[in-house]
Amino acid sequence: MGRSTCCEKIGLKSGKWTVEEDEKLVKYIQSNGEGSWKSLPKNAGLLRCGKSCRLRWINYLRGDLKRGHFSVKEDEMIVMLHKSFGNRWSMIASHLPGRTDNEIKNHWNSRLSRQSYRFLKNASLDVSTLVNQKKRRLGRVSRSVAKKYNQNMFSRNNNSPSLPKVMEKQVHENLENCSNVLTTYVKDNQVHDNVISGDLESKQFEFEDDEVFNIHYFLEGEAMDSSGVLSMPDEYQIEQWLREIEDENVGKNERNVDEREDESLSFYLEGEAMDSSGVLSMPDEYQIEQWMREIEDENGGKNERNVDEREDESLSLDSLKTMGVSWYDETECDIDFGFTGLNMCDEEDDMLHWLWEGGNH
DNA sequence: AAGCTCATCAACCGCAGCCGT
DNA sequence: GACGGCTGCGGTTGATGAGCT
Repeated sequence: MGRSTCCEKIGLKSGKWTVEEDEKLVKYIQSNGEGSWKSLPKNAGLLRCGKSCRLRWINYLRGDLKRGHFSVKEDEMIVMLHKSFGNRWSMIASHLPGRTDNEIKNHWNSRLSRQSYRFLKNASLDVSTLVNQKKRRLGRVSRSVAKKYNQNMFSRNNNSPSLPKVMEKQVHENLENCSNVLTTYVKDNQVHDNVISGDLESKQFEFEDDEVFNIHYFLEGEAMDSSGVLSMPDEYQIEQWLREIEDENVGKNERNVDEREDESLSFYLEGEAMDSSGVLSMPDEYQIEQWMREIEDENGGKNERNVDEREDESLSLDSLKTMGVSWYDETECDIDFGFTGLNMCDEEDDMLHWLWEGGNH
């Protein structure tokens, strides 16, 4: 690895483990047990830090590890658990005997997330067909390609420095508007699942599938990770939630209000968008400001940050654009971010077209 | 065959939470 | 309650090998 690690600085080894080191670690833990990681390396005669030893043991040397390919059943389980728990890998790993959080995380990032992404894209664009024409691999846009794309987008932004300011105003107005409407709405309705569903119905809020996804993106606020991978909205949980409401309607649901509220709303809102008093928190408003500042810096040629940082921020802005909630009837609900023409699919299509054109502008 | 791109995996880092003092 | 040490977690990175042009 290129940079010097904290271990190297204090004279400890880092990087790949040798067979000898593995043997020492296994031997020590077999006779002394796990734990006391801080003192373990010294006692075991290893020039490693405790953290490194712990990681090596848990992710590689432990005896009860399965290793090898994930079965279809395991994949299904991971997808399902990820929909419920999000990126809580240790939680997910605890449901999969013999698999580590690190292994599952890698597996998710390299394979499963892009399958989920393709599922989402199917609604509007057959990505596999488009990509197959030129690219040899399907799905996720790689880090390096995303990086190039974003560099390109930034250079385009340099040519139109007035755009961010226009967007800033629009974003703030619409975020504020939306926040007010949702907060009032949730308060007025005591955050009760069947009330919300009934009320949505009475106000003629009719969602099409992709609009449910868009709304979810808005509530989630984190539609894309730093490597440009779209996180999958909680379709399973939405279905679950709808089933619960059906139960309620036919009087079969015996559970108390708190329980139902917790399950349906916290899942639906992804657990993070609402605090304990039932007030919706606005996603990523800080991020918008930050991004606007950076764009300005960039335009003034003052930006010294590295490509990765800019990549993260611009991708995070892309997720913001996704928040352009496309309500079925804007006049009915008064929520319009002003980005109704821009959603995640548009952004991704844009990237794919850019690739298709050879990645140059 | 060479060079490039990408996927995968192991390992590292920073941070938050827990616990003892 | 404040503080410090330890542990565990999630995000990120670099090495490597496979596949493609």
